[in-house]
Amino acid sequence: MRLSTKGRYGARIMLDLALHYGQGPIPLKDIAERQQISEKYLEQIITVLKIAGLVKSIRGVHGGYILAKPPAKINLGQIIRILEGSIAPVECVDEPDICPRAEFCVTRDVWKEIKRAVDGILKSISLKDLVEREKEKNRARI
Amino acid sequence: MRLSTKGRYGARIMLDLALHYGQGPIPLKDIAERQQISEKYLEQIITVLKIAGLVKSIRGVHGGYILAKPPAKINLGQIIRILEGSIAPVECVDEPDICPRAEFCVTRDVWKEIKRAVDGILKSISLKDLVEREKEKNRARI
DNA sequence: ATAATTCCTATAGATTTAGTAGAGAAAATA
DNA sequence: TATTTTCTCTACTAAATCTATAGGAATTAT
Repeated sequence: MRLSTKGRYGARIMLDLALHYGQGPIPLKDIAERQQISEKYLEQIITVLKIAGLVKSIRGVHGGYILAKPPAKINLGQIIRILEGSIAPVECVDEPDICPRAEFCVTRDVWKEIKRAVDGILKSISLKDLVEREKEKNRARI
Repeated sequence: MRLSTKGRYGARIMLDLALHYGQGPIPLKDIAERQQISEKYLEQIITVLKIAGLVKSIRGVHGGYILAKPPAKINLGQIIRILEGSIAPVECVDEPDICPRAEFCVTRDVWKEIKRAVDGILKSISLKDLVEREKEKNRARI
């Protein structure tokens, strides 16, 4: 039931961009330094987010990345789904056809409940919420 | 965020044993056939459950496995934790020391929320509950 | 021109997953 | 006691996934 580094880092990248929203493009180098993640690896992750339309890029000097929408319009569910694929704990939840017992399977019902719960939490938390939490929690450090 | 086959199969094995609770030892061969899982692989999984004290084994002819406790006293949380390790979506939830930012990290707070939710669901569902669901759902097939 | 950036493609070691294989040990039963 | 049925234990392995690293091409501001 682990999230890979893509999902984890992705969430942190997006929060970082949200914290600097309105300050123009943020170069990957800065994010990498603040988040202590290899720039090259970040690049791969943010490319996926870009293709999905959650961030925009500006090339060249003074370039970087910005959120494609205001922080309130992006939630964690979108980010995680893009980077990790479905959040269902087992494949048959989304694709019942892969298993002949899907229709009758009570364990599958449990996995569905879990998916619904996780989905609900992730959808309910926007980047704006995270920014507010961050400011509240770490007032002294910012 | 996927469960491995160990957790999935483990849940099905335990449900199978719960459905036959009170009928004496159930040989692995039978479970393997009903659940369509390789007997040899099942063996590895059930061994872990045995070491953890959730099932007992009886050797020899008419041997097999039985639940070590009544179905009402075993919940899915125990089964999954034994087979998959912690259900936390990221390691830092359980072991904050591995990450220097753990204390201030708002994304970690989200992962904690998710863990709590999943944990709650799994703990709340006992094998007895699953047996009842199975009987209700598949009355015609049993 | 130069420097700072993103963009694109390829590679690769480590770990995990999902099994397979085979011989050994215990118990029931004929 | 010989046989059969079952669990027990140890080892192996192919494939996939994870977690990056590397290098150069393209773009833009100054």
